[in-house]
Amino acid sequence: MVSTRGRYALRVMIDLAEQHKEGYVPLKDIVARQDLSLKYLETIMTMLSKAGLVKAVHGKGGGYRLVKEPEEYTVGDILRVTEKTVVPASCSECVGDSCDRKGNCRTLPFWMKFNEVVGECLEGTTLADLMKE
Amino acid sequence: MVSTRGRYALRVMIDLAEQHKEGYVPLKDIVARQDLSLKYLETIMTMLSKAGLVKAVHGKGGGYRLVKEPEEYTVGDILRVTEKTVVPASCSECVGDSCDRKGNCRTLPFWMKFNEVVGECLEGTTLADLMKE
DNA sequence: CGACTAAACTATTGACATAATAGGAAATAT
DNA sequence: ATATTTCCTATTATGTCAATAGTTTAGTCG
Repeated sequence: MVSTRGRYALRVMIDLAEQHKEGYVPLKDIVARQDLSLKYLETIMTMLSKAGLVKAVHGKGGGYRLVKEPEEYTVGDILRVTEKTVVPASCSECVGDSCDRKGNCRTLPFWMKFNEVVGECLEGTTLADLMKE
Repeated sequence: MVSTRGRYALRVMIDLAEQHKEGYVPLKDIVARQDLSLKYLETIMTMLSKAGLVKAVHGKGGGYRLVKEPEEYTVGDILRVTEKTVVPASCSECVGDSCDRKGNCRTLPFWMKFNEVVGECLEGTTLADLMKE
Protein backbone atom coordinates (compact mmCIF):
# COMPACT_ATOMS: atom_id res chain seq x y z
CA MET A 1 0.00 0.00 0.00
CA VAL A 2 1.32 3.37 -1.02
CA SER A 3 1.63 5.65 1.99
CA THR A 4 0.36 9.16 2.46
CA ARG A 5 3.90 10.37 2.02
CA GLY A 6 4.15 8.84 -1.43
CA ARG A 7 0.78 10.18 -2.50
CA TYR A 8 1.71 13.67 -1.32
CA ALA A 9 5.02 13.45 -3.15
CA LEU A 10 3.23 12.60 -6.36
CA ARG A 11 0.83 15.51 -5.97
CA VAL A 12 3.66 17.93 -5.33
CA MET A 13 5.60 16.69 -8.32
CA ILE A 14 2.57 17.22 -10.54
CA ASP A 15 2.16 20.69 -9.11
CA LEU A 16 5.80 21.44 -9.88
CA ALA A 17 5.33 20.09 -13.37
CA GLU A 18 2.46 22.46 -13.95
CA GLN A 19 4.58 25.41 -12.77
CA HIS A 20 7.54 24.14 -14.70
CA LYS A 21 8.00 27.30 -16.79
CA GLU A 22 7.74 29.61 -13.80
CA GLY A 23 11.18 29.16 -12.26
CA TYR A 24 11.56 28.27 -8.60
CA VAL A 25 8.36 27.62 -6.70
CA PRO A 26 8.37 28.07 -2.89
CA LEU A 27 6.70 25.39 -0.80
CA LYS A 28 4.39 27.99 0.65
CA ASP A 29 2.66 28.31 -2.72
CA ILE A 30 2.33 24.58 -3.19
CA VAL A 31 0.93 24.18 0.30
CA ALA A 32 -1.68 26.84 -0.42
CA ARG A 33 -2.76 25.14 -3.64
CA GLN A 34 -2.67 21.58 -2.34
CA ASP A 35 -3.80 22.24 1.21
CA LEU A 36 -1.09 20.22 2.90
CA SER A 37 1.04 20.73 6.02
CA LEU A 38 4.11 22.85 5.32
CA LYS A 39 6.25 21.13 7.92
CA TYR A 40 5.38 17.68 6.72
CA LEU A 41 5.99 18.58 3.11
CA GLU A 42 9.39 19.95 4.00
CA THR A 43 10.57 16.51 5.01
CA ILE A 44 9.23 15.04 1.79
CA MET A 45 10.83 17.70 -0.36
CA THR A 46 14.17 17.15 1.28
CA MET A 47 13.96 13.52 0.25
CA LEU A 48 13.13 14.41 -3.33
CA SER A 49 15.90 16.97 -3.38
CA LYS A 50 18.53 14.61 -2.00
CA ALA A 51 17.49 12.03 -4.54
CA GLY A 52 18.10 14.56 -7.28
CA LEU A 53 14.54 14.67 -8.59
CA VAL A 54 14.20 18.39 -7.91
CA LYS A 55 16.60 21.28 -7.54
CA ALA A 56 16.27 23.47 -4.45
CA VAL A 57 17.36 27.07 -3.96
CA HIS A 58 17.46 28.65 -0.53
CA GLY A 59 16.29 32.09 0.44
CA LYS A 60 14.15 34.78 -1.05
CA GLY A 61 13.01 34.01 -4.55
CA GLY A 62 14.06 30.42 -4.05
CA GLY A 63 12.07 27.23 -3.90
CA TYR A 64 11.96 24.04 -5.92
CA ARG A 65 11.88 23.19 -9.57
CA LEU A 66 12.03 20.05 -11.66
CA VAL A 67 15.42 19.03 -12.95
CA LYS A 68 14.06 17.23 -16.00
CA GLU A 69 11.01 17.51 -18.22
CA PRO A 70 7.72 16.11 -16.83
CA GLU A 71 7.69 13.26 -19.33
CA GLU A 72 11.04 12.06 -17.99
CA TYR A 73 9.72 11.22 -14.50
CA THR A 74 7.89 7.96 -14.03
CA VAL A 75 5.60 7.39 -11.07
CA GLY A 76 8.00 4.70 -9.97
CA ASP A 77 10.90 7.16 -9.90
CA ILE A 78 9.00 9.28 -7.42
CA LEU A 79 7.58 6.55 -5.20
CA ARG A 80 10.92 4.80 -4.89
CA VAL A 81 12.22 7.89 -3.11
CA THR A 82 9.51 8.19 -0.50
CA GLU A 83 8.41 4.60 -0.01
CA LYS A 84 10.56 2.26 1.99
CA THR A 85 9.71 -0.39 -0.54
CA VAL A 86 7.79 -0.47 -3.78
CA VAL A 87 8.41 -4.15 -4.41
CA PRO A 88 5.10 -5.90 -3.68
CA ALA A 89 6.69 -8.92 -2.00
CA SER A 90 10.17 -9.40 -0.65
CA CYS A 91 10.21 -12.75 -2.44
CA SER A 92 10.57 -10.93 -5.71
CA GLU A 93 14.14 -10.26 -4.72
CA CYS A 94 15.01 -13.62 -3.28
CA VAL A 95 16.10 -14.97 -6.65
CA GLY A 96 19.77 -14.28 -6.14
CA ASP A 97 19.26 -14.17 -2.42
CA SER A 98 19.67 -16.48 0.51
CA CYS A 99 16.22 -18.04 0.36
CA ASP A 100 16.88 -21.74 0.69
CA ARG A 101 13.51 -22.59 -0.82
CA LYS A 102 14.19 -21.23 -4.27
CA GLY A 103 14.31 -23.94 -6.86
CA ASN A 104 11.24 -25.66 -5.57
CA CYS A 105 9.16 -22.76 -4.35
CA ARG A 106 5.52 -22.81 -5.37
CA THR A 107 4.98 -19.12 -4.78
CA LEU A 108 8.07 -17.48 -6.25
CA PRO A 109 6.85 -17.48 -9.86
CA PHE A 110 3.70 -15.70 -8.79
CA TRP A 111 5.57 -13.03 -6.83
CA MET A 112 7.82 -12.46 -9.80
CA LYS A 113 4.85 -12.00 -12.07
CA PHE A 114 3.14 -9.75 -9.56
CA ASN A 115 6.24 -7.64 -9.24
CA GLU A 116 6.47 -7.33 -13.00
CA VAL A 117 2.87 -6.22 -13.40
CA VAL A 118 3.19 -3.60 -10.69
CA GLY A 119 6.47 -2.40 -12.15
CA GLU A 120 4.99 -1.96 -15.60
CA CYS A 121 2.23 0.21 -14.23
CA LEU A 122 4.63 2.31 -12.17
CA GLU A 123 7.22 2.76 -14.89
CA GLY A 124 4.73 3.16 -17.68
CA THR A 125 3.20 6.36 -16.38
CA THR A 126 4.96 9.73 -16.33
CA LEU A 127 4.22 13.08 -14.77
CA ALA A 128 3.24 14.36 -18.20
CA ASP A 129 0.59 11.63 -18.42
CA LEU A 130 -0.84 12.64 -15.07
CA MET A 131 -1.05 16.30 -16.05
CA LYS A 132 -3.45 15.44 -18.86
CA GLU A 133 -5.91 13.63 -16.62
CA MET B 1 3.98 -4.77 0.19
CA VAL B 2 2.63 -8.18 1.04
CA SER B 3 3.62 -9.14 4.59
CA THR B 4 5.21 -12.30 5.85
CA ARG B 5 1.83 -13.30 7.19
CA GLY B 6 0.26 -13.19 3.75
CA ARG B 7 3.10 -15.09 2.14
CA TYR B 8 2.92 -17.79 4.81
CA ALA B 9 -0.84 -18.02 4.35
CA LEU B 10 -0.40 -18.60 0.65
CA ARG B 11 2.19 -21.31 1.24
CA VAL B 12 -0.03 -23.08 3.72
CA MET B 13 -3.00 -22.94 1.40
CA ILE B 14 -0.95 -24.47 -1.38
CA ASP B 15 0.19 -27.17 1.02
CA LEU B 16 -3.41 -27.88 1.96
CA ALA B 17 -4.34 -27.98 -1.70
CA GLU B 18 -1.70 -30.63 -2.32
CA GLN B 19 -3.04 -32.71 0.58
CA HIS B 20 -6.58 -32.06 -0.51
CA LYS B 21 -7.53 -35.73 -0.89
CA GLU B 22 -6.03 -36.74 2.44
CA GLY B 23 -8.69 -35.47 4.81
CA TYR B 24 -7.81 -33.25 7.74
CA VAL B 25 -4.21 -32.16 7.97
CA PRO B 26 -2.82 -31.13 11.39
CA LEU B 27 -0.72 -28.00 11.55
CA LYS B 28 2.14 -30.02 12.95
CA ASP B 29 2.56 -31.72 9.58
CA ILE B 30 2.45 -28.48 7.63
CA VAL B 31 4.97 -26.89 9.95
CA ALA B 32 7.32 -29.81 9.40
CA ARG B 33 7.06 -29.55 5.63
CA GLN B 34 7.19 -25.77 5.39
CA ASP B 35 9.56 -25.12 8.29
CA LEU B 36 7.49 -22.42 9.93
CA SER B 37 6.65 -21.53 13.53
CA LEU B 38 3.71 -23.53 14.85
CA LYS B 39 2.49 -20.81 17.17
CA TYR B 40 2.64 -18.14 14.52
CA LEU B 41 0.84 -20.31 12.01
CA GLU B 42 -1.91 -20.98 14.50
CA THR B 43 -2.86 -17.33 14.48
CA ILE B 44 -2.87 -17.28 10.70
CA MET B 45 -4.95 -20.43 10.45
CA THR B 46 -7.51 -19.03 12.85
CA MET B 47 -7.94 -16.08 10.49
CA LEU B 48 -8.39 -18.35 7.49
CA SER B 49 -10.79 -20.51 9.43
CA LYS B 50 -12.91 -17.60 10.65
CA ALA B 51 -13.05 -16.27 7.11
CA GLY B 52 -14.41 -19.61 5.98
CA LEU B 53 -11.57 -20.50 3.62
CA VAL B 54 -10.75 -23.69 5.52
CA LYS B 55 -12.63 -26.02 7.79
CA ALA B 56 -11.07 -26.87 11.15
CA VAL B 57 -11.65 -29.91 13.31
CA HIS B 58 -10.40 -30.12 16.89
CA GLY B 59 -8.80 -33.07 18.56
CA LYS B 60 -7.17 -36.28 17.51
CA GLY B 61 -7.35 -36.93 13.81
CA GLY B 62 -8.37 -33.33 13.32
CA GLY B 63 -6.68 -30.46 11.54
CA TYR B 64 -7.53 -28.29 8.57
CA ARG B 65 -8.82 -28.89 5.09
CA LEU B 66 -9.95 -26.80 2.16
CA VAL B 67 -13.65 -26.09 1.89
CA LYS B 68 -13.62 -25.70 -1.87
CA GLU B 69 -11.55 -27.02 -4.75
CA PRO B 70 -8.10 -25.46 -5.29
CA GLU B 71 -9.17 -23.78 -8.51
CA GLU B 72 -11.89 -21.92 -6.63
CA TYR B 73 -9.48 -19.91 -4.46
CA THR B 74 -7.83 -16.86 -5.94
CA VAL B 75 -4.68 -15.40 -4.47
CA GLY B 76 -6.71 -12.29 -3.70
CA ASP B 77 -9.21 -14.32 -1.66
CA ILE B 78 -6.39 -15.47 0.57
CA LEU B 79 -4.47 -12.22 0.92
CA ARG B 80 -7.58 -10.25 1.71
CA VAL B 81 -7.93 -12.33 4.87
CA THR B 82 -4.45 -11.83 6.24
CA GLU B 83 -3.49 -8.43 4.91
CA LYS B 84 -4.90 -5.34 6.55
CA THR B 85 -5.23 -3.91 3.09
CA VAL B 86 -4.64 -5.19 -0.41
CA VAL B 87 -5.72 -1.99 -2.10
CA PRO B 88 -2.51 -0.32 -3.33
CA ALA B 89 -3.63 3.20 -2.44
CA SER B 90 -6.42 4.40 -0.19
CA CYS B 91 -7.35 6.81 -2.98
CA SER B 92 -8.73 3.92 -4.94
CA GLU B 93 -11.62 3.93 -2.54
CA CYS B 94 -12.17 7.66 -2.28
CA VAL B 95 -14.51 7.71 -5.26
CA GLY B 96 -17.66 7.55 -3.22
CA ASP B 97 -15.83 8.84 -0.19
CA SER B 98 -15.33 12.14 1.55
CA CYS B 99 -12.28 13.24 -0.42
CA ASP B 100 -13.05 16.83 -1.30
CA ARG B 101 -10.50 16.75 -4.12
CA LYS B 102 -12.28 14.26 -6.32
CA GLY B 103 -13.56 15.80 -9.49
CA ASN B 104 -10.36 17.65 -10.18
CA CYS B 105 -7.77 15.26 -8.78
CA ARG B 106 -4.75 14.66 -10.98
CA THR B 107 -3.77 11.43 -9.26
CA LEU B 108 -7.06 9.60 -8.78
CA PRO B 109 -7.23 8.14 -12.31
CA PHE B 110 -3.79 6.67 -11.87
CA TRP B 111 -4.62 5.10 -8.51
CA MET B 112 -7.75 3.61 -10.01
CA LYS B 113 -5.77 2.12 -12.86
CA PHE B 114 -3.12 0.85 -10.49
CA ASN B 115 -5.74 -0.76 -8.30
CA GLU B 116 -7.28 -2.43 -11.32
CA VAL B 117 -4.00 -3.86 -12.55
CA VAL B 118 -3.12 -5.25 -9.14
CA GLY B 119 -6.61 -6.67 -8.76
CA GLU B 120 -6.45 -8.47 -12.08
CA CYS B 121 -3.22 -10.17 -11.09
CA LEU B 122 -4.55 -11.16 -7.68
CA GLU B 123 -7.90 -12.42 -8.91
CA GLY B 124 -6.54 -14.04 -12.04
CA THR B 125 -4.45 -16.62 -10.24
CA THR B 126 -5.82 -19.58 -8.30
CA LEU B 127 -4.32 -22.13 -5.96
CA ALA B 128 -4.55 -24.68 -8.74
CA ASP B 129 -2.37 -22.45 -10.93
CA LEU B 130 0.26 -22.21 -8.21
CA MET B 131 0.35 -25.99 -7.72
CA LYS B 132 1.51 -26.42 -11.29
CA GLU B 133 4.49 -24.11 -10.97
C1' DC C 1 -15.10 -42.09 31.61
C1' DG C 2 -10.39 -40.37 30.89
C1' DA C 3 -6.15 -39.55 28.37
C1' DC C 4 -4.69 -37.53 24.34
C1' DT C 5 -4.56 -34.36 20.60
C1' DA C 6 -5.31 -30.28 18.10
C1' DA C 7 -7.54 -25.92 17.32
C1' DA C 8 -9.00 -21.47 19.56
C1' DC C 9 -8.53 -17.62 22.69
C1' DT C 10 -6.06 -13.98 25.14
C1' DA C 11 -2.18 -11.52 26.13
C1' DT C 12 2.33 -9.74 25.71
C1' DT C 13 6.74 -8.30 23.74
C1' DG C 14 9.97 -5.93 20.67
C1' DA C 15 10.84 -3.84 16.53
C1' DC C 16 9.82 -0.79 13.08
C1' DA C 17 7.33 2.61 9.95
C1' DT C 18 4.26 6.27 9.44
C1' DA C 19 2.34 10.83 10.16
C1' DA C 20 2.91 15.00 11.94
C1' DT C 21 4.98 18.81 14.58
C1' DA C 22 8.71 21.89 16.47
C1' DG C 23 12.83 24.69 16.82
C1' DG C 24 16.59 26.33 15.04
C1' DA C 25 20.54 26.74 11.38
C1' DA C 26 22.20 27.83 6.90
C1' DA C 27 21.77 30.05 2.59
C1' DT C 28 20.33 33.83 -0.57
C1' DA C 29 17.94 37.85 -2.70
C1' DT C 30 16.71 42.81 -2.14
C1' DA D 1 20.43 43.93 7.77
C1' DT D 2 16.24 41.61 7.02
C1' DA D 3 13.05 38.74 5.24
C1' DT D 4 12.54 34.45 3.07
C1' DT D 5 13.09 29.71 2.28
C1' DT D 6 15.36 25.37 2.44
C1' DC D 7 17.71 22.09 5.54
C1' DC D 8 18.87 19.54 9.87
C1' DT D 9 17.78 17.29 14.10
C1' DA D 10 14.82 15.85 17.27
C1' DT D 11 10.35 14.25 19.37
C1' DT D 12 5.69 12.32 19.82
C1' DA D 13 1.85 9.39 19.02
C1' DT D 14 -0.06 5.73 16.67
C1' DG D 15 -0.31 1.44 14.46
C1' DT D 16 1.18 -2.90 12.40
C1' DC D 17 3.95 -6.82 12.16
C1' DA D 18 6.30 -10.88 13.80
C1' DA D 19 6.70 -13.99 17.13
C1' DT D 20 5.99 -16.38 21.55
C1' DA D 21 3.44 -18.17 25.64
C1' DG D 22 -0.16 -20.01 28.47
C1' DT D 23 -4.67 -21.46 28.88
C1' DT D 24 -9.18 -23.14 27.32
C1' DT D 25 -12.26 -25.61 24.38
C1' DA D 26 -13.54 -29.31 21.43
C1' DG D 27 -13.26 -33.60 19.56
C1' DT D 28 -11.16 -38.84 19.11
C1' DC D 29 -9.90 -43.14 20.71
C1' DG D 30 -9.09 -46.72 24.03
